[in-house]
Amino acid sequence: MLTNKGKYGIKALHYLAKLPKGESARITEIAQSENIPKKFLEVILVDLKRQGYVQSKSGIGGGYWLIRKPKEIMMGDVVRLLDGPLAPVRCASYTAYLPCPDCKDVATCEVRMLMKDVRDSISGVLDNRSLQDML
Amino acid sequence: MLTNKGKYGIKALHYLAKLPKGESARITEIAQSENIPKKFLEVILVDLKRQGYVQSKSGIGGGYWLIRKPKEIMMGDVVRLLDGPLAPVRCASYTAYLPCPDCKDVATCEVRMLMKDVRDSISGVLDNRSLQDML
DNA sequence: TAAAAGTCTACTAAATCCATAGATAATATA
DNA sequence: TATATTATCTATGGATTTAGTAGACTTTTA
Repeated sequence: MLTNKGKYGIKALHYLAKLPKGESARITEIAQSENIPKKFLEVILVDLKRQGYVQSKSGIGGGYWLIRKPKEIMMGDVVRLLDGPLAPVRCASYTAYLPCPDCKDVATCEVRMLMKDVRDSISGVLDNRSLQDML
Repeated sequence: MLTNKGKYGIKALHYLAKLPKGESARITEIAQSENIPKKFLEVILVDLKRQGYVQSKSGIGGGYWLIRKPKEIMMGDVVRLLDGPLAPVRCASYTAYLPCPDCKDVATCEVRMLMKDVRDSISGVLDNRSLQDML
């Protein structure tokens, strides 16, 4: 599932990517334009800042802007950051592996094999799609 | 996400598919073998019965058995049945389309386009994998 | 008729999601 | 330096979904 957090985050990055070079956007501006609850967007932007996707400045003329090239911002990483692992189950995740409590044998679990294929297919899309590709 | 419900359901179907032809399995037997809470499994099997995947009989010698050929039971349908739409967001679902309240234009939404591709890739795996394929 | 098995109704605990309120800090400009 | 503007931090709460459980009831067979 893509949560609202993930969706709003992608929309915000997309908004920032469209700005003329050198410009920044206020939270309020992004929130209004994209129909995102302002306070919720705050939280999301702080996450994106912590992970080095955006930078910000307070005061008049302040706001947020991208500090990575859109070409280098991959959707897979953004979704992982905001929504967690791509895999439908943790036992099928590379970045956040965790076996199921009910599992008899991780190596032969058919559900896990299936979900690993699903994970790979999701990754095939998201880890190969950059913010640039979405403009 | 694959919920426990979905996971348990797949495991139960897999268990039934492995039975010798003509045999049935009791809930308790499946639950113990697969480490599934018995009462939870009850609910799941009733769902699977309602949708025509399994049949059951009470009393001694009773239990559950498959009433479709494993080759004709597709994982995509099982997951949809137990966990809902495959698409990460409803606006990207074919079977359960619903636009986001915050959406300005469904036709041009970049998040939706991305998630449609994700949905298609998930479907590419799950709608082409049968229970037979998992044996 | 009794034991064995599935079925139905109703409920709850826990986790996750989706925010919001309100105080605080940083910055630019007058 | 004062003020307006903007981001940041702490804390909290409601709604929804997930994951189960309890217990009475029904069906079936021996």
